[in-house]
Amino acid sequence: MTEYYIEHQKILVSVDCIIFGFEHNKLKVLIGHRAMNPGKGEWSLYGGFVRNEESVDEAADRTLFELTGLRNVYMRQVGAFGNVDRDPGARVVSIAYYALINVKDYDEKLMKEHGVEWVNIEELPQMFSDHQRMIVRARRLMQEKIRTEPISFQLLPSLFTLTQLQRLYEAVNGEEVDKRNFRKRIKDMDFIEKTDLIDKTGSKRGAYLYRFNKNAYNEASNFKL
Amino acid sequence: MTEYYIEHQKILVSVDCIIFGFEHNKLKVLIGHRAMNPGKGEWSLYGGFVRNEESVDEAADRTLFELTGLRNVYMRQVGAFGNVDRDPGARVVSIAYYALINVKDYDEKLMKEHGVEWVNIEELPQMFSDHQRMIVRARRLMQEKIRTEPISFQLLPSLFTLTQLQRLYEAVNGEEVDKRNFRKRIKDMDFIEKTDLIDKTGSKRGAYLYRFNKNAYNEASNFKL
DNA sequence: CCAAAAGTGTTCCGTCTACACCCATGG
DNA sequence: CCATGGGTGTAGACGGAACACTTTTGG
Repeated sequence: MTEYYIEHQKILVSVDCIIFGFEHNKLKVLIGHRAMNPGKGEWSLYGGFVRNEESVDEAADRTLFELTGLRNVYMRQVGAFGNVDRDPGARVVSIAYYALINVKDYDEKLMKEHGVEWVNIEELPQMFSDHQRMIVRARRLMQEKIRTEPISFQLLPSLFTLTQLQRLYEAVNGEEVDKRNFRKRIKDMDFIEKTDLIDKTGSKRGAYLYRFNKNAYNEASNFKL
Repeated sequence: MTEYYIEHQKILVSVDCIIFGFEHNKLKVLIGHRAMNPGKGEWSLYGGFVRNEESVDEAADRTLFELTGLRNVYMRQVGAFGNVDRDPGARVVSIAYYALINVKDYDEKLMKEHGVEWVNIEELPQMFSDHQRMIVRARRLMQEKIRTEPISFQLLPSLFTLTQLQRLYEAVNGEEVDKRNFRKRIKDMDFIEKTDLIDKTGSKRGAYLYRFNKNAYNEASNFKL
């Protein structure tokens, strides 16, 4: 009884990855130049086509892995982009995903091989097709998420200072926050643990390093920043 | 240079509609029985395939129109569902959308022709494939949206009582709210206008009818419920 | 010794929550 | 006349926002 399906039109389905990173107190996106026509050379997200034997989520994981060599990355779907002429070369429906990585997990060699760069999210260039819209929507979703779920730690090294964490929130939300209020909120969350290690790279005095304890978080879940 | 695309696999892309309605103080979803194998007879969302000459959003509009005869309905994308075996008959990636309609805009005749029914969202039956997950996610998104945007009015007649509006919020969020606090918040929103009409169907005393003034809302946008 | 980042509490104000009684009317 | 839903205000609790000074140390 699969005849029913036969008459319908099949369409190319792709995934596009909005890869967020945090560096020099700025939120960044990893973008490159489109390798193929149409639109060759234009700024573009990294993407790939969905294959028959993989789910869409798996295609996104695979695509991210191709680019970065990283697995088990935090990824969430942004949504489907399906305008008829969004890709001038063919009818392509694309499912966008955003990913959060620690920039230091991604080595520069791979970056250069693929010709991608970290670009400040406040200074996005013109981009191919609807890729800029994808980024804007991804950022909005990420902003909402980061207030109520501990995803910020995906963008930081496993040990981080409170100032780093604060700068990250400021970069994501685009506005400064009060240091004392911020740290007060941190204190209420037992799963953000102070270590006795000290980071001296950011200041002369040095700052305590903290770590996110995932196990302690599970079912403590009183996250709010 | 379209050769690049040729080697990739095309996939059936469908849309599925989660149609919300509000009736007898309950939030409902419009679902029917699947017409085709595999899964014939199972409870199912109403859906359709995306055609080459239409965008995915347009396919959703068209599908909703086929079922209800309604145009310009409030619809938002839920997301793409893309597991390999989500449809046993063929590889199908489906984009889910939720829609909000006033149940009275949908006449029973059409409903019976298509064999669909309003089902209480708290009492969903087992459903075909991942349709239940789609509904759960749609509801969650709708709950978030209804707190900060005036979409509730899409589910009500253009004239409504404050009790109706309150019951709607209670049904959507699954918890009761305080009448006086609720009405206080309404008073702060000038774009919810009291008329001098009275509805006597819900009580002996009668209740004032209100209306949402869309023009007054634009850029007043202090919505919070 | 000084520039630069780290670290630390309190007060105020606005918002949210809890709560109970009278009104109007149809049957 | 009474059962049913409609309509109204206040006080106390809570959470968020504003705000300034001391500490440490590398250069």
